[in-house]
Amino acid sequence: MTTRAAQKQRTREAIIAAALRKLNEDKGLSSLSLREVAKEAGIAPTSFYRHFKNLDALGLELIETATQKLHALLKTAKQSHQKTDDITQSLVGYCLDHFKENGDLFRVLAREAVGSSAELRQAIKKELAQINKELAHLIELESRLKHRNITDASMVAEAISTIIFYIGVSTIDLPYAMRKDAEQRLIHHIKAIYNGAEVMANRLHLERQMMLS
Amino acid sequence: MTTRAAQKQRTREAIIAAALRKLNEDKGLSSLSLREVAKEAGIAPTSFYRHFKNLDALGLELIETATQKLHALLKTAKQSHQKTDDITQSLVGYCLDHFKENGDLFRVLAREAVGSSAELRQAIKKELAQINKELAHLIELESRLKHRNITDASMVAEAISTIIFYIGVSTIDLPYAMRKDAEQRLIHHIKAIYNGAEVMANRLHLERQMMLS
DNA sequence: TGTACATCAGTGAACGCGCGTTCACTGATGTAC
DNA sequence: TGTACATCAGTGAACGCGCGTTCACTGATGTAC
Repeated sequence: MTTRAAQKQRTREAIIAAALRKLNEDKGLSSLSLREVAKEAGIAPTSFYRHFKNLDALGLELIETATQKLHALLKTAKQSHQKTDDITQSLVGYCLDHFKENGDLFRVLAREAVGSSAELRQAIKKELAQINKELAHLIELESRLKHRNITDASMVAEAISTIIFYIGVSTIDLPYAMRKDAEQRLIHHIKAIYNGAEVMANRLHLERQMMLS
Repeated sequence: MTTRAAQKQRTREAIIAAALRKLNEDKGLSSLSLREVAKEAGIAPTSFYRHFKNLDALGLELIETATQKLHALLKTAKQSHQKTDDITQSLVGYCLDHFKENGDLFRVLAREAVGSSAELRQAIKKELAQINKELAHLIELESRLKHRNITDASMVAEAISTIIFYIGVSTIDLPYAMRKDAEQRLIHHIKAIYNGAEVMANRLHLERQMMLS
């Protein structure tokens, strides 16, 4: 037996899956058509309206799903952050695998982050700022744990997340060997950013001491 | 007297300007229509074909113009790289001003870098790789000049250009105060990356020495 | 359990609209003599 | 300089097509008694 609600949910998911498929085979959200999505989902164009007000609403839902995945990713990273020596390496590897696995979703996210809808751009910017805050917190914890002094965790977080996000997304469709190569480069970048922030913090500390003496 | 060639050139430029205007008021390249551009340029839709094979061709031309601006920017940076103590600060400021000034162009570039056309994405990736190479060369020169040892100039270049590009483009529509704030953060990021690469290089050097002894 | 009614996801026809592209054309500019 | 012809940027009509959205509908599922 299928309840009406369950069937509705199934159709809704079919629409979302159809949209993701279409978005990744060639189109951006702004050039996707309602009829295209409906056809791909196997429903009549008019049925779309039983589930979403319009395509923008679907777009917002996709973005929300994508950012929820990012939050989940960070949460997992936070939980496992003491288990390994090299947190950077495991985090980057984990991120890239996650990007690859949810490639359709993250490609949409990256695309619409600079895309044509101001509303979506705004929404994504806000979500990414939140992610940044969480990452900053994680970095702060980590730096205390390792007794390493850095200038400003939120700055380090901004630099790291920008680099992971854009380089990471660009690796989604690369063959395995090239992805692994990009992974190594990302690890280097992140360590450089972190080390750099540490050097600058110590230098600042030194300057303060000199001024005091 | 206006020659036929001159008039043609003028119309061509009107089309490009019209497309840029349209692209920045709301749309992405993939959702822009030939008729829209023609109307904005003040010509008949059919006249468009006298200048471009199709909209994709126009898109490629826009991308080329944008990347040429980037090359010019780097060239200027290279020429002036000895004149000032703090090259990072002047480079970042210069970049952001340039982004702002050619905002329409760079927004298109950033948008299409992750956009829906695989052909455009490919073209942009290739151009940005070239920019990276030039930047790496500049960084190499600079590091020798300052007698600073870094791990790998091309790595540093990748990290720096990624951060400048994406954060920079996102500042285009911000009010002055926030742009200046982003500028300071960018400068910090870049210095961190550079310092980090230096630390890592020295550490590597140290390890090698220890192995030799 | 059976009956009568309500709900509502999904539908197909129809609408007016903007799209890309073709075509034969116009008339100003360019060229050969 | 004048004439006859060639070139070609720009045009308006026309085409078939896919678009978003409306509407009244159907019929299975849900609910009240």
